[in-house]
Amino acid sequence: MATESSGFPLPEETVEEVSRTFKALGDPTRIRILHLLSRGEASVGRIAGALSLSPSAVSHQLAYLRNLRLVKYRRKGSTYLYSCLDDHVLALLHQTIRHVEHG
Amino acid sequence: MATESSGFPLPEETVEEVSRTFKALGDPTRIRILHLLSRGEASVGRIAGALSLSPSAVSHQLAYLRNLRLVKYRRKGSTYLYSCLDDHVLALLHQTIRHVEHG
DNA sequence: TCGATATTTGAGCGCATATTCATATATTGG
DNA sequence: CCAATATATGAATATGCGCTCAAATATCGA
Repeated sequence: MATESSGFPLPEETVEEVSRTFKALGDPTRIRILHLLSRGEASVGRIAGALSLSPSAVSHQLAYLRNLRLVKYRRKGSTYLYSCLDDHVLALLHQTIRHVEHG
Repeated sequence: MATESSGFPLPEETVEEVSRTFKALGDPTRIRILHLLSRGEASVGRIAGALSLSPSAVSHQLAYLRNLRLVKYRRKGSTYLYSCLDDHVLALLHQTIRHVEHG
């Protein structure tokens, strides 16, 4: 059994927010992107290269993650350097990766 | 920064499994069902009543969760009593609920 | 055995969403 | 200023998914 949390029923707003968080982590591409960014900032092109994805696909997913405040970026010349912004989500990800790998 | 986990690149199989786990938690209905079941076993009809859902919708979601071994059931007469099976996923859920509620 | 209740199961519909493609915007070097 | 590079953005497409509805299965009580 896990630790105690909220009462019943769960507030609508809470459910929606929790759902948004897990949904963000529920896509293979976003998992790979976040995992890569957890090692340090990287440009869109670099991410695309490392993960064999089109720059456009990566950019779309980064926009998605940006809307949820899970990543941020800073400009460096003509490139955008992205990095992780949410430690809790990163913790969820790493925790689950470890659990899956040798759980 | 969060705790250290797997190297790069993440194995395909790992990514898929992690993705499946989070996807299961990425739906409001499944969140409500799991949250309810974390308080103890319950029948399909009882879940449906508590969450204002059709028994069929609940049953479909339970089948989904069953396939991922996140819940199990036992028969009690003509009803099926479902309960949680995966403590890690339950921990992820409660952890995130707490974080969202007063993070 | 028959009817009522509880649940499962499968098909179908409508909607969300991930990717691609084309185009727009911005920055740098020449 | 122009061409080249890097990224963003929007439309279109294709796939996935949650719900409903109808029908099947199973259990229990009369």
